[in-house]
Amino acid sequence: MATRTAEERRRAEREAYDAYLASCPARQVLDRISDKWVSLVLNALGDGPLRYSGLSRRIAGVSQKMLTQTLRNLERDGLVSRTLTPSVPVRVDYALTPLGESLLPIMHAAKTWAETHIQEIHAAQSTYDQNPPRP
Amino acid sequence: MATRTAEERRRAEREAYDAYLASCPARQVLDRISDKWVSLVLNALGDGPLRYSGLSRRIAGVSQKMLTQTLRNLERDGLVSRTLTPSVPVRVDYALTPLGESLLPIMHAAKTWAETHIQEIHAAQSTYDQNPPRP
DNA sequence: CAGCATCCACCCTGATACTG
DNA sequence: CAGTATCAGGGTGGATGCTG
Repeated sequence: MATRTAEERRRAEREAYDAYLASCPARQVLDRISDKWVSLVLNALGDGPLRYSGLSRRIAGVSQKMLTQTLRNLERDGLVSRTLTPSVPVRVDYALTPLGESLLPIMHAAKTWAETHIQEIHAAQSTYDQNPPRP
Repeated sequence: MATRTAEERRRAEREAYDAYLASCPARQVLDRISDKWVSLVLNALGDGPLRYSGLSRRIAGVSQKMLTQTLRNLERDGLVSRTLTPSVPVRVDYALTPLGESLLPIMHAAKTWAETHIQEIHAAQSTYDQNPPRP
């Protein structure tokens, strides 16, 4: 039995960690806002409500599938509201909820840090690349 | 020729957007810190320098491949320093650079927001799931 | 101790076609 | 207009085996 101990302990560690990670609020939120389209949609809606087609135009590079998927998730998370107007043709408006708006400052802080320090990062990368630690 | 216009305009839009996204500092930084292991490594090093084995133990669930890869990227970005002591056996210490430390407040802000609002998100999810908009 | 190289399974993404 | 359904490809991460 002892032969499996090491292997199983590893598994146990992994599982425990996975559980820890899965339940970590910071991770959950980071995973969400780091999504390529999520950040773009939140930013777009930060300027005010938009219709589906409006978002599609505003973000341009997004496929319908991804836009819809992103909006569904954001709606599910309570960050975005979806308002359907049963006219002909139908009209759907998306807007940030208060919860969604409360996330904007974080995104903005990240943006600010990025703009402040991105040059240092690029410089570090250049140095690193020109002086490869492993020849 | 006109038949290809729409399709090509789409491509152009996508490419332009890809370029925009790729050059967007906020995106670059978000992509990095949102990495599963990056955030854990930065957090671990936030308490002080650690050796490779120390990190491995501290983070537990990480594979060597991912830990090494993560550390290389962080080193390349100038967020983490790598100090090799040529003893027998070799010893390698990792620590946050000033640049790396300047990132901690952002992570902390995200963490704080997460802890403050995660319940609202969970609540919204429950509501959404129990009342499926699309039957 | 601190890695590197390889292979593989999975998920995410995007393209495409169709609908109320 | 605002989606849904389906399928194929690529990138990501993990397990494994080997080195200075």
